[in-house]
This record gives sequence, C-alpha cells and structure tokens, in this order.
Amino acid sequence: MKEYSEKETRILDTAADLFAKQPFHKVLLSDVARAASVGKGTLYLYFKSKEDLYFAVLFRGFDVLVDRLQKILSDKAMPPDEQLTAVVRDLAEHIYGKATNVELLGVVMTCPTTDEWSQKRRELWALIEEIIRRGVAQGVFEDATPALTAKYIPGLIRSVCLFKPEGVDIKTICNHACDFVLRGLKKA
Amino acid sequence: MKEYSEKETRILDTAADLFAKQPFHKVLLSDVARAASVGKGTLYLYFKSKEDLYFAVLFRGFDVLVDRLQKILSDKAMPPDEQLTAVVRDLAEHIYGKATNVELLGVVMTCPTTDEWSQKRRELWALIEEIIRRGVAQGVFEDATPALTAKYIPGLIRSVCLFKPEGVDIKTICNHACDFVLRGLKKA
Amino acid sequence: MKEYSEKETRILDTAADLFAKQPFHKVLLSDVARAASVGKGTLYLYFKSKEDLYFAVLFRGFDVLVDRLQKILSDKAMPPDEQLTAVVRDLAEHIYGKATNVELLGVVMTCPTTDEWSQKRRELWALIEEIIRRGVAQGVFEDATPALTAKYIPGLIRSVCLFKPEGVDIKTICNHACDFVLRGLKKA
Amino acid sequence: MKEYSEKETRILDTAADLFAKQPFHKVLLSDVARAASVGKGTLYLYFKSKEDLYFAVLFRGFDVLVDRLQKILSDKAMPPDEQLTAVVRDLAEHIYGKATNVELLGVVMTCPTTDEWSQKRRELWALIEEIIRRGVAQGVFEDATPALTAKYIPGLIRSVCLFKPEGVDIKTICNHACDFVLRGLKKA
DNA sequence: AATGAATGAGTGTTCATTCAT
DNA sequence: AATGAATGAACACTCATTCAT
Repeated sequence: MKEYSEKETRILDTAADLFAKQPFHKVLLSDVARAASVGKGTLYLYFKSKEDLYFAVLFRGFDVLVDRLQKILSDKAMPPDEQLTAVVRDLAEHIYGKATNVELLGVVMTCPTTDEWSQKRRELWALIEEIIRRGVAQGVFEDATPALTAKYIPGLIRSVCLFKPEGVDIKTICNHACDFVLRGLKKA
Repeated sequence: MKEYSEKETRILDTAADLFAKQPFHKVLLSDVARAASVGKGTLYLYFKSKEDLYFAVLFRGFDVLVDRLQKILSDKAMPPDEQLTAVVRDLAEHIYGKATNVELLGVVMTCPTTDEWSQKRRELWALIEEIIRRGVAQGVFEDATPALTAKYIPGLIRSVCLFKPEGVDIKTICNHACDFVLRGLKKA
Repeated sequence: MKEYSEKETRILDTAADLFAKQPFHKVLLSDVARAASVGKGTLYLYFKSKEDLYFAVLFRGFDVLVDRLQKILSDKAMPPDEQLTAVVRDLAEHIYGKATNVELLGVVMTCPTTDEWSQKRRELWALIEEIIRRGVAQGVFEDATPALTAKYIPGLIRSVCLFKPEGVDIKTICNHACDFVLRGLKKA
Repeated sequence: MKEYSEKETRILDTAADLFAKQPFHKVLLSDVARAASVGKGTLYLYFKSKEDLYFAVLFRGFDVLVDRLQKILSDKAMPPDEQLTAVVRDLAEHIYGKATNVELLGVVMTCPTTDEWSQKRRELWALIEEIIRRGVAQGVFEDATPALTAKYIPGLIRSVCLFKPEGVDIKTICNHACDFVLRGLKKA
C-alpha cells in the first residue's frame, strides 16, 4: 500500500469526490484547490499535472480495493465459495459506496500502462483466479479457464452496480450478483 | 431508427472515429471539421455544441446496436438459448469492433437523461428480458428476476471485452462469455 | 429625397427597428433578414455590408426628417417664432416617436464623412439658421451667432427627449423645449 | 468616489483610450491587454466580460465628472449664476477633452440600469437642480420646473461639443453655451 | 432576382500552469 | 513549504459574407 501525507490525502479525497461527479474536463483545479482548502499552487507540489492528479486518484482507490480483497484471500480457513461471495460483496459495496469507484473500475483496467498499474491489475486478477483455482482443486468449482473468468468478474460487478434498477437496495444487488457468479462456477 | 442526412452522417462518422481515439477534451472541433471536410461552422448547423455532437455519436452507435439486436429477437423460430447466444455474440463483436463502442456502453447507460435515451435503454433491456422470459416459459432457462439479469448482461459483455487478456481472439472471448451467461441461466 | 424600392424599404424599416433596440454588434443580419422576410443573401443585393446597411438606415431617417422640416421653412407666411416652435415640435415628435431616431441624431452628426452626409447635415443647419436670421431681421430674435445656435438646437431636442423624467408626456416636453429655445432667442 | 487598484486603473485608462477611438465591436480585448501590458486573462480578474469593462470605463469617467462638479456646488460663497457657468464650462471641457466622454454622456443617461448608475445619474441632476433652485430663491433665476431643466443641460452641452462648427475653439463654444443656458434662466 | 446552406476568419473566454512573495 | 495573482496558449463558438442553385 502506497503511503500519502495528510495534505496529499486531503487533496486526493477532494479530487476523488469531484472527478466522481463530473467528467475530467469539467473539473477545475481551482475547484479542487478551494474544496481541499489549499492554494492552487500547492496541488503542483504533490502532482505534476491535472492528469497526474486524476490517475493518482484512480490508483489510490484501486490500491485500497485490492488491499482489502487480499485480506479476504489470506483467510485460508474460509472455503472458496464463501471467499468468492465475500469478494463479490466487497467489490459491490466498495463500488456502490463511492461514485468515483464506478468510473474507476471502468478506466482503471485499460488506460494507464505504467508498471505500477499493470502490477496492481495483475494482483487483482491473480487474487480472484487463486480463489477459483482453490475451488476447482477442492471440487467445488468447475472452470476450464479460471484466468479468463477472473478477468471479467470485476466488470460484472461494476455492471450490476451501474445498471441496477431503481429502488433495489444494495443487499439484493449483491445477492443476485453472487448467485449469478456462483451459478457460473459451481460444480453441478 | 433515426435518420441522418449525408453530411450529418459524414460528421458523425468522423467524430466517432476521433472520440474513439482520444478523450473528449483532446478532440478539437477544428480537427473534426477538417477530417469531415466541412467548415467548422457547419458542425453547428447540425449540432448545438461539442457535447451535443459527442452524445449524438454515442446515440447513433447505440441506436444501430439496438436495432440489430431487435432483428434477432424477431426471429420467432430461433430457440431462446440460441437467441441469447446470438445477442451476446453480436454485442461482443459490435463493441470489440470499434473503440468508440466500448466507451459507449459505459456512458450510455448512465449519463444522458433525455427521453430519447431512456427509451432506447429500455428497448435494449426489454429485448434481453423478453428472450429470457421466453426461455423460462419454454423451460430452458431458470431465472427468478429476468428484468434484473437483463440489465447487467450488456455490462458483462463490455467487461469481457475491456478486460480480455492479451492475445486472446474475439471468438474465444465470445464463446466464454456465452458459456458464462448461459450457465447462469440454463435450467439444471 | 432618396428613393427606395419596396423591398429596400422593408429591409430598412426592419433594420431601423432592430438597430434602435440594440447596439450595432448585437444586431445579427440573420435576424434582420428573418424579420424582413427576405433571404440573408438578399440583403447583399441592396447593401454592400452590415455597416453599409447601418448607415443607410441612419441616412434615410435623417433625410426624412430634414425633408419634413424644409416644408415648414417654405411656408413664408408663418412668422419665425412660430416656425421655430414648429421645427422644435417636429424634431421632438420625430425623435420621440421612433427609438432609432434618438440614436440617430447622436451618430448622424459626427460619423459619416461622405458628401451625401455632409450635404444633408448642412441642409438641416442651414434651415434652422435661416429661421433665426429671419427672426433677427424681423426684430423678433436676438442672436449674434445664428450659425452656432442652429448647430446645437437639434442636440438640445435630443437631450430633452433622452433625459425626460418618467411620467412626463410628449406635449409637456415639447412645450418646455420650445420655451427654453425661444427664451434664449427672443428679443427682450 | 469608487476606488481602483493600480492595475485596474491601467486597464481602465487603456480601454478608455481604445473605446474612444473605435466602436465597441472593433476593440479587441487582446489589444487592450497588450496596450495595458497585462495578460489577456488578467482582464478577467477585474472585469466579468468585455461589456463589463466597457461600462466600467464609462462609469469611472462619469464618476470623476460628477465628483468634480460637486466640488463646485459645495462652494457656498459662489453666486448661482457663476456656479452654473462653472458647471457648464467644466462639463464642456471635460467632454471636449476626451473623445470617450462624448460617447459617455450619450450612453450614460440611458443604458445601464443598475443602482450604481441610477444613483450617479441622480447625483448629477440633483446637483444642477440645486444650483437652479438657489438661483430662483435668490431671485437671480426664473424657472418653473428646475428638475426638468436640470435634466437636459448636460445633453445640451454634449450637443454643443458634438456639433461645434470646424475651427471654433473650446472657449468660444463654452461662452456661447453658457450664454444660451443663462438667457434661458435669468430673471428678466 | 432571391435564397439560405456552407464557410472560416476572427474573438471572447477559460483554465492549467507558473513564480514572486 | 504554501500561495494565488498573473499569464497566454488554446479552444469553442459566432456571424458576416459568399455562391451554387
């Protein structure tokens, strides 16, 4: 997990909030500065450019998410299907909780091509793949291509959150998404 | 299906191309005009603003897509699981084929709130829901909430396309996505 | 008096109306065209440019005004003080009646330097000067510099109209302006 | 009197100069910026828009003028006819001195309807009216409607300046204008 | 003669970025 | 380190003018 100073954190929080509400080009750095209670120049002490700030926001969100999921995986006592359920639930809650994070999972997977990003992406996929493999090994799951399946589960969750019908609450959504994923994996 | 004049079509094609390659704020209207071989002012004869043009591009892509899928649905002789497979495959190929279309399904579902858009969104969902319902009626599918499932299938496809691992070709992707969706629906 | 074709007249009327309501740069030729029920291109059949149209509007108004006043002057039976009263009254009513004409008398006197304009300006001044001179000759007026006085009487009227206090009607305004002018001229 | 920062003053001076030489739509903000030795963006730190700058220029000129005239009024020792002469002379010199100021008195009285403007206008009129009233009280002037007379004296001066014949100098103009005004007011 | 779709030079305005304090 | 006034490159958008019909 990357570390951030107190001021960096405040800036990132503010920016995350604003980028979540509007597209990139409608977010003004002066708004970010004002909302974060720092001078406009201060932003440039921490981030090279507007784009740099944008990606920093996304990366931090992604980093936090992956870290959380890794904690689930490390609980070796939990059976794979429960782990997967927990991961799905956590992904859903995380995305659902902060509007930024919806956009996040959309861009995150494609745009930035630095090592930092590739690595983090691989961590997420590896983590899900690992759960599926364990499930297959234990005879709970059936999946010929766990690597592939792992890759679109995050997107599936994102979709479920984005396209949820009005009036359906987060619990219901989670349950349905879990069912859907598990039905696609559980051994007959 | 909305109709477009020859010149409108040329502008939309050009803009679609450019918006696919760069984010909104990096696309210049002067570039669009030059590439479409029209004067800059001409853009404004057909579209109120840059944003208007952007959404028009997205809408047209969406419109085309939905229209194509409706043709599949109207073939009453085709069994529901084949219809769903065809829809998934078509969605995947459409998205995969043009970079704009990836962005499309992301934005399309959330941003614009005009009647035109809501209506088109509903058409897409209704269409998929209808296939699932037929499948359930014929005892091929099992799904307690077809309306909900219908809502995230498009997102699922998008994810599969976005997150596809390097070097895997479109056919494989489609097949896997179809399997996944069908396993989630087929009656045991 | 310059002659204008039926269509030219319609364009000038419309333009006069619009230029009266807004400053030059806020009047669009497309608005003029629409309001005059002619094509935009048609304007250019009659006027070389936007500026040309603008000055044509002003000139016509000026021309009409001067022509009307000359009719007063030509009535040799009328005593000079009555003539002056009539001139003042006519100027006031003319300006008051159409908003364009207020602006008109402001610009008219300074801007255009063509022969056509200089000539028309001189006609107006000559006409008033002539009345004053007659008055002086008949011992009704007293004025050492009738040429100078003639030059600012039109402006005075304009001021009276522009700066009239709310709720005072045109008749009152005219009377007051007449009094003021006559007091400045009448022999003690 | 409104206060202006050093930079604001420089911008206003420059703009006043340019607006005096050309009509509004021919003055480019980039020219104003260059001539004032500031960045184009700086203009927008002080003025909301081009129009705002324009009116600010006019207002400052008006403000300066009224302030100067109020100094004349406050000299209680000066008899009313001398005060009026001084006011007329000052108005004339002010207008005559800067081309902007001609435009100024034309627009100033009608266009802007903000409180700031109405108030300043009222100050000017009140000031002249007060002089007339004093004159009437002292038996020097005769005027049934001082409020009305006050309203068109500024316009009269403007006319005298605008319509002055070629080759007549400012002194002569002033004298004539003073005579004219005083003849209209002096008790027989 | 009449039109109005098409044009693109021209301009007001914005906003990321810098730098003197 | 922190600031925010100043900047000017960059861009969306306008609108007088043209010209094919």
